[in-house]
Amino acid sequence: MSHFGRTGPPDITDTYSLLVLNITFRTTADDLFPYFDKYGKVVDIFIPRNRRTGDSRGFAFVRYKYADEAQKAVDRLDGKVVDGREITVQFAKYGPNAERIDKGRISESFSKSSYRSRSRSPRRRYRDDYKDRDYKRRSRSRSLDRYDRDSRSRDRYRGRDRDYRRRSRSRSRSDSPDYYRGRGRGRYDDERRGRSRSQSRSRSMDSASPARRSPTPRRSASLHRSPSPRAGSPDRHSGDRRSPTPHGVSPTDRPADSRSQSP
DNA sequence: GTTGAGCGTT
Repeated sequence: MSHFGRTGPPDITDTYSLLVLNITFRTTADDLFPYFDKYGKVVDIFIPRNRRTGDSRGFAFVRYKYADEAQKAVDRLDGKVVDGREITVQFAKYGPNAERIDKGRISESFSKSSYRSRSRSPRRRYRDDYKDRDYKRRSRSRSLDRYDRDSRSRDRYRGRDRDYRRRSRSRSRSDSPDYYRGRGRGRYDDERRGRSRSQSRSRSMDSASPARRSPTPRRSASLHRSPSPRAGSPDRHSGDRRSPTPHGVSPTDRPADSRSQSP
């Protein structure tokens, strides 16, 4: 009972999968079990998590034995506050075997002749995208990158998603890749890092810009001086604030300021 | 210790 997802999928042919989103990163299958078990027979609960860190991704899959129970759970647990977070319960659309799911029910016996193109899955590209995006960006050169972006442009993303994607890209290239780490997305950082390390060499060769490596030492020096005035004297009890600044503080000193405070 | 859009393992 407490070993949900430990031994793999038991029987997914006659089970209805529910996708639980917006759950806390600390919520486990056992924590969700009582919530869903109250509304029906829960066959299995699986929470995808990082293979390396082992942290939950923030969503879980709950499999019910009957559709009516699953439906009830969705209606009752959707929007329910669990562990201090409002969870989102809905029928799963995609199966573990990349099979199509009908109303949460995993139907592996679906024939291609039955339904050919019902509706393209716009959200499925999300996960596949972030991976492909990083991978291609590092392994391929800039030209291909643009081509890729154009190619996928045809799909037309949703408003906020597209913006988020574009912004990150822009910032990461012009500002600093730290944005990614600071933002959080560490769930797949391991994968990203592994790839980048391997492709590190390739990327260098592609760039081929030896004389283009100028981290602007002048600006660096200025920055270091400002926040670290330790070069002066730790014991400035003398009260003489002019002492610790014998040299030019910065190329853009502010005489007006000095004058202002000493009429 | 943090994060927060989304669809899954033996």
